[in-house]
Amino acid sequence: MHDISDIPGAPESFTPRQRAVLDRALELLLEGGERALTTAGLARAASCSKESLYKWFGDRDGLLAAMISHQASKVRARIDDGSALDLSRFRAHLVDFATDLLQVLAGDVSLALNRLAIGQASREGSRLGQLLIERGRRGIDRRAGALLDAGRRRGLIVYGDRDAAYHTLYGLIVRDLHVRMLLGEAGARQPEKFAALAEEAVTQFFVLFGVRENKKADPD
Amino acid sequence: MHDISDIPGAPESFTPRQRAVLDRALELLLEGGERALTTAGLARAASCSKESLYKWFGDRDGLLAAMISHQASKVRARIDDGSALDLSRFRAHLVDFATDLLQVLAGDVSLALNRLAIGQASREGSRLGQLLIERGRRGIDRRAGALLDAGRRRGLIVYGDRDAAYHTLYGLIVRDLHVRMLLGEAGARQPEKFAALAEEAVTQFFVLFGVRENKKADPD
DNA sequence: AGAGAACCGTACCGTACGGTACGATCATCT
DNA sequence: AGATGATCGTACCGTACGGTACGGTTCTCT
Repeated sequence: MHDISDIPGAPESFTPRQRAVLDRALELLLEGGERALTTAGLARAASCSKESLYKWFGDRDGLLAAMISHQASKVRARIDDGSALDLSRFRAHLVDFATDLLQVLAGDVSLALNRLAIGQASREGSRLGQLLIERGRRGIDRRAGALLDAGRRRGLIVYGDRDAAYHTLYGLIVRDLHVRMLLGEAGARQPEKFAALAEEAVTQFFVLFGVRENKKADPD
Repeated sequence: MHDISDIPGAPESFTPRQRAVLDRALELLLEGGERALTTAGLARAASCSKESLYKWFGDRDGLLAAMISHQASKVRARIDDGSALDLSRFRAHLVDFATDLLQVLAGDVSLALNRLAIGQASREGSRLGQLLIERGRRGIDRRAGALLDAGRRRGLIVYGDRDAAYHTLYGLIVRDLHVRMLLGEAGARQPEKFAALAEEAVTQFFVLFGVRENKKADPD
């Protein structure tokens, strides 16, 4: 398995000046997509020289990777290590997680960076996708994993493979919304419906993995 | 609701020569991504003139739209309107659908076109995403819808909202695999695992929507 | 056979991008 | 104060793309 340290450009931290430039780069990306993010345009918008950009980030790909690392470093995925965990609290935590997940995926920055990485994925040797998964998703995955483990320890849910259970939960929550949002379908981006979607997904998740009346494996 | 006829460039059918050119364009897209699909490159690869390309498709965006329409016209989504439908047959049909869905989404052409449309989605006024959904997904959606309706009529499953049930099935099948494949994660593209994934998804779907021992809504 | 349309190959144009070079400016260190 | 290094603004270069124009060729229709 790859670790974060495997990815070039990931470990170094950026100076405040560089972070400001990266923030401006994100704004340009949000405004006009990848085509709007040119070195000359960024230099002008961020009031820095192109020479500095190439000195700091190497080349354009390095800049894109730095943008992903920078954005990921801003999002702190808290771990709900709920101590006193009863069923209703556990369920509420799951619904919170589901709502947060949908809101994150629907966020402007997330969509822009995912579009960027996906657009680059066709080029051979582009590690932006890998980088995005490592730096962006790992935190969310860990939070969910810790949550599921806690629920299982309390006997509130039961599963054999934690990752499989998590992926099922993810599918129940996100469905095909992420891809539709990435494709720009307006109907898929309706944050006011996320709460209801989260509720339903968690309800279904409990039907599949919850411990209630019939906890034994169904024969036949 | 938009219909296919709403989309400019969709209704016209292409001449054999144009179809051959579009096929060549798809090959170029598969080989090197969007950057490799230039008008000059396509003209050279397809042995046609750039002037003809602009005459046939208007501009580059028209060419991309034509590629999507052309590819969609090649994929014929059959409808499993199974007549004698018992539970095991219905389940087999669902597993077939799930396997087909995963294989389609993992296909080279599908991934390339989705990456193309997603990469263009940031630009304002790009209808490629809409076009891809209309022309590519509608067929699959209809096939699944007909299948679910048939199962419900036979009393094999029960649901209130067919679209909701379908989206749940979709989420159970695809999970986050589609986005991971779009991002280029090698681990997500393992067709040898699709059969098992399809089986598990359908099993879970029946737990949620199947009619067995307790078919009444769970109180509390 | 002859006219007309469609099409091919090539050349051309303007633009815009990635990347580099250089002088000027500013901050810091001794 | 003087030197050193980082950075800015600008200019520059080579390339490559989207789109257009044009002469020559092939096909079709009458």
